[in-house]
Amino acid sequence: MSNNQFKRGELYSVINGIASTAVARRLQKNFRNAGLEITIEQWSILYHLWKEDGLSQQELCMCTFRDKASITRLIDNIERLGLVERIASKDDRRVNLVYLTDAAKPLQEATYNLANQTMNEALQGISKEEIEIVKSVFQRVYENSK
Amino acid sequence: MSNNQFKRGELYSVINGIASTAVARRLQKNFRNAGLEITIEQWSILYHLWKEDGLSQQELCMCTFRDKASITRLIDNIERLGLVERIASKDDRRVNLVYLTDAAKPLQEATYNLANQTMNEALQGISKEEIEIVKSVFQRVYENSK
DNA sequence: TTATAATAGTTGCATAACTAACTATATGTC
DNA sequence: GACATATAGTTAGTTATGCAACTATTATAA
Repeated sequence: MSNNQFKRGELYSVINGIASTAVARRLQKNFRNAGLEITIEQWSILYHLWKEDGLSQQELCMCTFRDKASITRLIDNIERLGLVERIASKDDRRVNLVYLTDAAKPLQEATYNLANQTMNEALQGISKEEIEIVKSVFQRVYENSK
Repeated sequence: MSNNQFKRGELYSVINGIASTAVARRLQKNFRNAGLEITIEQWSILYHLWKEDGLSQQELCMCTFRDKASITRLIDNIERLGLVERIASKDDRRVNLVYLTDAAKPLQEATYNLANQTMNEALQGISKEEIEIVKSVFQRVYENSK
């Protein structure tokens, strides 16, 4: 990245996710500075498991908008860190359910706080109405493009 | 990716670039379907060279929001495709200037058309006022986070 | 019930991203 | 002019992404 200007005139930059990438990188940096040795992609998995533990890989595909190969390897890495484990479903032997381990617990509060703080910084000076419009526009852009 | 729902309530999804990613993937698919064998990342380099040929790698870093290692390898790949060439600057021997080759010319119109079409589809049903708000918000998010 | 299709997950291959360490050239200061 | 510093670009190592081909299991339909 670096010393750059976000060109106001260019919708290209917006759609291309320049701002999103900047926020993501900032969050990653904040994790690192706090001594949290996980990537934001790994965190996005943990985030959903903290909301509901024991999701299948397929369900994680859907709630993180990734394909199944990406989830396979993300889970591989998070499992290697000892933060989750795969447990085969009894109902359907094709399915792996992904469960948090005790080692993941201490991460929850710290990462939530950093994520909230990062988001608040990112949204400084932006009104609730503007945020609602952005959400609504991106909802439609997503529906138009998926 | 796949069969998913963009959750209206989650700013997380917006900031995380879910919609941007969907648009990017759609554009990549449209390139592929048209028989254009370049990635959208490679295209983002060509896009800036078509606007101004002979940019340095450093300048390409800035206008595509990537770091220099990423640019080195993107140019490696585009050069391997025969679409650009590096020419050492006479003024500063540290600098490589990147020039389009004749082989890149036929791609310009086709990719512009596909990009415009993809963008128009993505923005269907979204007003100019909304687009302006989104641009303005993302400008501020970027400034807050870079 | 048996053949076919669909689904969950894994693996191989290619591209791309970031960080950090490195080389080579320019600049700036004493 | 000499030494320290900054800049442009490359390379190595790790993570992540997408697509396509594959295995194993389950569901459907003849």
